[in-house]
Amino acid sequence: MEYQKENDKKITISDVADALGVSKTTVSRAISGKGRIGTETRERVLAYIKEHNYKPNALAKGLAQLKTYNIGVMLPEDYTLVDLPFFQTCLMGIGEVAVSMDYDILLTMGRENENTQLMRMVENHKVDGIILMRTFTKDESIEYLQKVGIPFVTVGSTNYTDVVQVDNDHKNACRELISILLMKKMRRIGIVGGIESHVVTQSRLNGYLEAYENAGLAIEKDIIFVNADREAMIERAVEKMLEAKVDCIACLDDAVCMQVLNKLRKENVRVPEEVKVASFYDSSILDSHMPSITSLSFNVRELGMTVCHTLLDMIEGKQVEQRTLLGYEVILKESTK
Amino acid sequence: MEYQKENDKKITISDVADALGVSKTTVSRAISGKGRIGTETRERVLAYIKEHNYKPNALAKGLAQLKTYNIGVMLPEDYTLVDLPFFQTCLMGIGEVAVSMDYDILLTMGRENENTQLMRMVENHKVDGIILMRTFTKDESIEYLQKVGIPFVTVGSTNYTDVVQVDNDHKNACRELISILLMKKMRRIGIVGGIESHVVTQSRLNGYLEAYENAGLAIEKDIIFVNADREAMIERAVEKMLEAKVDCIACLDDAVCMQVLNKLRKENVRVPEEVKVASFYDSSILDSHMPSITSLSFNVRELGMTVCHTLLDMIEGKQVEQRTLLGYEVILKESTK
DNA sequence: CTGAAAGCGCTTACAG
DNA sequence: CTGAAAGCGCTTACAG
Repeated sequence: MEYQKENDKKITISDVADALGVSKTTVSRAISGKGRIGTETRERVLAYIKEHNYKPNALAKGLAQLKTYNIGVMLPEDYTLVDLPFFQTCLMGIGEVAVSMDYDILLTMGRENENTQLMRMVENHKVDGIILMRTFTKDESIEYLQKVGIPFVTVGSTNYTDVVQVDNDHKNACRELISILLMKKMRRIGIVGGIESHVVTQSRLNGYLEAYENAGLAIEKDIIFVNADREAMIERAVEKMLEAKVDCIACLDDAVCMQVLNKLRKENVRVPEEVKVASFYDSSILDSHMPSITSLSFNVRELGMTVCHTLLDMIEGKQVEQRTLLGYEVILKESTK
Repeated sequence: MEYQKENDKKITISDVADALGVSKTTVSRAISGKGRIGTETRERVLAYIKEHNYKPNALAKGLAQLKTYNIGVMLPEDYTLVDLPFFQTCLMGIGEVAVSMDYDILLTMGRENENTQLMRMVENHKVDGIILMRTFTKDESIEYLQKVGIPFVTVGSTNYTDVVQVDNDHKNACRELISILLMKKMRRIGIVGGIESHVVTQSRLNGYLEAYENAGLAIEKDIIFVNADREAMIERAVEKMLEAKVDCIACLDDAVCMQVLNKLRKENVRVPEEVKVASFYDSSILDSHMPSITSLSFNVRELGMTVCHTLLDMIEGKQVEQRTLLGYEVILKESTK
């Protein structure tokens, strides 16, 4: 099959100017709203372009202003099923505000510290700024972007200095959840999951520690199992916590939580009668679980929107907060009753 | 925090030309490989731009050629957890070939038949072509794109005429799987799942029917349960199939299969001892199931790559197949032993 | 309030 | 084989 291009020659700013007997300058000003222009003239132009459905060529506009009106989004390629919905939802938030400001999203993918595509996008001048959907303790994307000096924002926290970042307030969320559990007379709350080198794990642990400190209770190190990410390790951790007779098992994320719940079922330990369970993150994979699981809830779409707003502000030279922390909700359900 | 732009003035084609004492034309020709140019001259230019890391401004290049070097990808916004990995993997395939041809992906999202974003992207001249990741029986995106006459390709089949499409060969895949099961002496194979109005459902059913026809066996309509997409409906279907004592339950996709397996477990029906199970689609959600599930396997990354190749060929005015069907694998596992 | 002209960084007939 | 010049479709000082 041969592709046939339709023959409606694209209408340009010159066409509009000619048709109206004004200059291109005037048309341009009517559209952009910049520069002085008579009200009547502007309205004539606006009416005409609306009627004839004229749309400026973004490329030409970009070239004249040395801007692309694109923002690059760097998406992880080595995803796991669990955090895919997070990225998708966040992306929707980003897209929503991008479009509202007449920007588009240029998508690029890459594995951990593999940023050839990112470099290509930047070097070809295809974007005005970048959003990193994920960061690492040692992060070559961040280092590269800092070096070339292009505006960028990270989703999630990072320890690199001078990086603009937007994150959920994991520390305070965890502190509050644990505090509530402590108030409900649970005294011995075990912790399992998370990679120690992830910034978010540190935040969550800090929240846990603070809650104990505020309550004037001592920490028991032997019921804290960080770096348990494989199934076997999680099962071992659960066994030890059961031996130690913890009141509650708090899971660093919901993938871990799922495995904890499976293990408990295997062992015929009833939730919440024999042990309570809570998760520091909620997602659809826990949605339909019986009993329902107490967890922290974050507005991921809002996170995406905030990230994008921040980036666009930077691109337009406005001042932005170096670090923005978003809210959270503690959702109490059956599993801690 | 105030953003500081680094002061390394971008190097342009004029800078290169001046530095080498040649014309911009020559530099352009050295890079593009178009037009006559002396070997020695070309190599001098190439060496210089490599050393100074010069990269042409894609915007300017695009404007001069009236091209954007972007392709638009329309991603569903109303996703389900199950098909998210499909889109992600397909996107990776698309991205891989796009980058290799120096194109970028402009991402746009939309719900069923909501294509304001798509229109915006096209009207702003931000893309050279479009990939639709999903199609509908009545598809306004397709109708719009046909009207404006921009090159586009759909992932999956459609009944619209003159639409370039790439799909997995669902019909023959299903035919082969069912034929194999029939050869294994299963005679009564029940069917459950799928939305009748989806093109893919029709293809799968046709494969099933053909297999029976080839085997010279009669179809039993009362063990075919299409349009069972809610949990309750699937459970009812399973109950009826068990009553009818089918040899095997074939699931139209793996989300349905998951629910069928749950139901069977609830009813204490053992797989494969009491009833066999197979799925017409594989994905990670079935991966860890015990027993392992017989299913059809498709190379989704290859699908994405093919789609993108096809679109780029169209953009460059080459002839392309109107319909491309990709291969499949039948993966026999425990559940049909 | 409006316009002529230069410019953004490339490509590409055309001429030599 | 190489280059001067026009052009892609916009924006924006500058002048009036």
